[in-house]
Amino acid sequence: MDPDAGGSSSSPPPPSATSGAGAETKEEERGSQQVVLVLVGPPGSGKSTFAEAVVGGSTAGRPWVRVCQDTIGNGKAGTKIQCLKAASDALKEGKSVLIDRCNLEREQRADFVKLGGTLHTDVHAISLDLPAKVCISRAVSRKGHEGNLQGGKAALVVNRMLQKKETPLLTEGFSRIMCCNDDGDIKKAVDLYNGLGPSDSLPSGVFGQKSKKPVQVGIMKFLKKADTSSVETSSGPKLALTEIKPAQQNPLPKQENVEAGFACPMEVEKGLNDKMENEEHAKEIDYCDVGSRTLAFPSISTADFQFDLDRASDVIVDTAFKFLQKFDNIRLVLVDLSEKSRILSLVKQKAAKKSIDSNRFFTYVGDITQLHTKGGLQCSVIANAANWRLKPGGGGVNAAIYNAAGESLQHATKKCADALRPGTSVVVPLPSTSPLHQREGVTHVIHVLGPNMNPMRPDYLKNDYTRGSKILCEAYNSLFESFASIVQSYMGKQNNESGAEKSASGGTSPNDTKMKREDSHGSERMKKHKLFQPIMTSKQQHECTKVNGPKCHADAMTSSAVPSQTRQVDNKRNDVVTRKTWGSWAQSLYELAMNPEKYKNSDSILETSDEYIVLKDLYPKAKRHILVISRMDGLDSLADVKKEHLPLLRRMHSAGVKWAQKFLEEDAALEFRLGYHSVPSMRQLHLHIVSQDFNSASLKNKKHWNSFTTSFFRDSVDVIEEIEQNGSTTTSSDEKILAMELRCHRCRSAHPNIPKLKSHIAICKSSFPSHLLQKNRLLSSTMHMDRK
DNA sequence: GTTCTAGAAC
DNA sequence: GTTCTAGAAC
Repeated sequence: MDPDAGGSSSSPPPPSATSGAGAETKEEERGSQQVVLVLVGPPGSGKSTFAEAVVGGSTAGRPWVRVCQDTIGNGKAGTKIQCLKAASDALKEGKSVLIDRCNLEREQRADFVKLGGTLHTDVHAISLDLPAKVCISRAVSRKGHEGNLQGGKAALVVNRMLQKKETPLLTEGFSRIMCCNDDGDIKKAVDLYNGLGPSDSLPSGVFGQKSKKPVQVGIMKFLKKADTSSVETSSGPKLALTEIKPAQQNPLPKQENVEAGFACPMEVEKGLNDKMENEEHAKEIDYCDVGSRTLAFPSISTADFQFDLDRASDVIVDTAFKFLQKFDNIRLVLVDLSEKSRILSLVKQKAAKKSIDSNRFFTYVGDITQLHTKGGLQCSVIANAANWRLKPGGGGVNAAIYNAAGESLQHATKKCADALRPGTSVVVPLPSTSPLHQREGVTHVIHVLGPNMNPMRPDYLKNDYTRGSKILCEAYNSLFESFASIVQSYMGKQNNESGAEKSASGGTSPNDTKMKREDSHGSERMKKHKLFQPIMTSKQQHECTKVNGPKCHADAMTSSAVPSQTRQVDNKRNDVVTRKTWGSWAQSLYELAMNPEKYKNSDSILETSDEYIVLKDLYPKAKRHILVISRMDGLDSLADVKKEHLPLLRRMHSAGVKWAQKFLEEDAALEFRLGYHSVPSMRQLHLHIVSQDFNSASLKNKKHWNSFTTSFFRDSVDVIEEIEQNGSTTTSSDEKILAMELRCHRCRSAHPNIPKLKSHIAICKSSFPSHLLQKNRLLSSTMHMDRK
């Protein structure tokens, strides 16, 4: 990606620069070589002169039709409807159309952009940004103007119109915007369009814009469903995924009051009444919220890594579809710089087939580093198609993002990770000092590394698309999961704040997040596991025989041990038999629970009762890590727990809380979680009480980490609630959870290995994901103090 | 659960 | 050469 092409060029390249590509795509994108050219300018800005020069001076054979509202009614002023019809007719005849009317406000030009979109035609804007005094001077002094706007009246009209001018944006649906600031610019633009042959196309982007000051734009368009009621000319399947088109947008609330009685001579304006303003204002409250729930991402691996576009689009649509099903209130925007982007068109088609909600997933043509200032899109989180070293450079999106974000992104990235493996991502909170943060409102950059099909780049997959697609799928899943974590964290804060307010006013407790997600792996995964129980492999059978044989460990000393090792657990759903075997090494907790008196002198035992034993974990995975071990024989793990065990579980939980509080008194900086391993390694039901620093030499591998930070770890409060409701718990035995990538339990950033992860968690100060902040899943000193 | 260690990754 | 992971043994 050339970041410059998205916006700052002052002199556009000649049409020949892309004419070859235009011809190449002609057949597959029928009609795309046609153009709807919308002029934007007040009276006196030179629209008519421009239009006549283009329509009458075409040297390259492109057929043009000028649609001029001032003359469309048999030489007299007509209506917008007439203009739309004339434009539509001309486009259907294969001609390009030049819309010669003021079009200063978005609403005025929206239908023309929509028309172009409906007929799959590029829509360009020429913004005639000449100084107001020049326009006024010309308008006042001209004679015989087609719209009969001249003299003193013209000065008044031009002045008022300019006050309400809204600069055209790419998000309105324009693929290309040229701003002409003087007659020289106008001449260049005329020459450009005169030289445009029938099959030529022009590069997308904004050209010649002088003002760097962002135009006030609204996000309301983003919240409102597409208006499909007008221009019903589309045939074929309903387009479910669309680029943002102005037809989807609403007029922006004006900063200045609109004079309701004012009417432009060329077009009757619609004033905004109070009701509309209030509605828009109410939606504006959601403005920040929408931005913080929107992820803008480039296509991964399809540029420099040369991944097949068709396969990539399948992966994008599939992963996005599944992700959006899992989460409410999240939006994904696939961004590409080029209007001719094949990946965008493929994704659009495929998403349409899947009927993905276009308000929640759409494509956008523009520069991912200028979404707000150039496109009016607020996206707090953007993804970067990173390289494995997480370093700047290399061109494309990576270079553009590092350039736009400044050095602070490098520093922030280095704090999070040193490298990425294909198929993973890492979340980097963007410092508020970064220009990208300040200018565009980007708070996080998620670096993603996809599979590589380029022999000149690392980790070349040699066209192995089975592996490549899998890795690309992992990459997008990782990206989306990372994004969800950020949103969760954000929404958790929101909920907590609103909850705190409610509590203060004696109201109800904080609401749960709107998100469907239960934890970092999602509810869907858990549901699947409800229906799947492992059946013993021959190897396990062998192990079982070994354990049960005469030479088995002395731990299996009680007769009850034997049936428990091959216990058959009824599964109410499908009657699949579940068996769990315990190796000799896994029996130590069981032995302790059955014979605590043998260990009464051990320093590790903190407390003993008839029901449970509190033990310091022999290999603590954090500063504080203890176990509350049930003493009930036959209760090996969560899979054995039934309703009748609820009192025991509640007392074990209370014991755990009591000890956590004791530790919090000693060290207020700690936080604790209480929970069970979904499928424990050690026999005998035991509750972990583990501080969330995870600062321990005994935490050595991925399995250790994931067993405490993924859905493998079942919070005690959830276990109790589930048993209260269902009479049993759902336990997952999916080893894939334990083999998943390493993610920070706070900010959910991914890390390549345990040492890097440990370095990160030692400094990560992010708040915990919101679900942990609910239902007392996380015990902290502040809660502890509250309870006193 | 840990320890050991081959070999992959760096 | 060193670091790190993952599988086997216990």
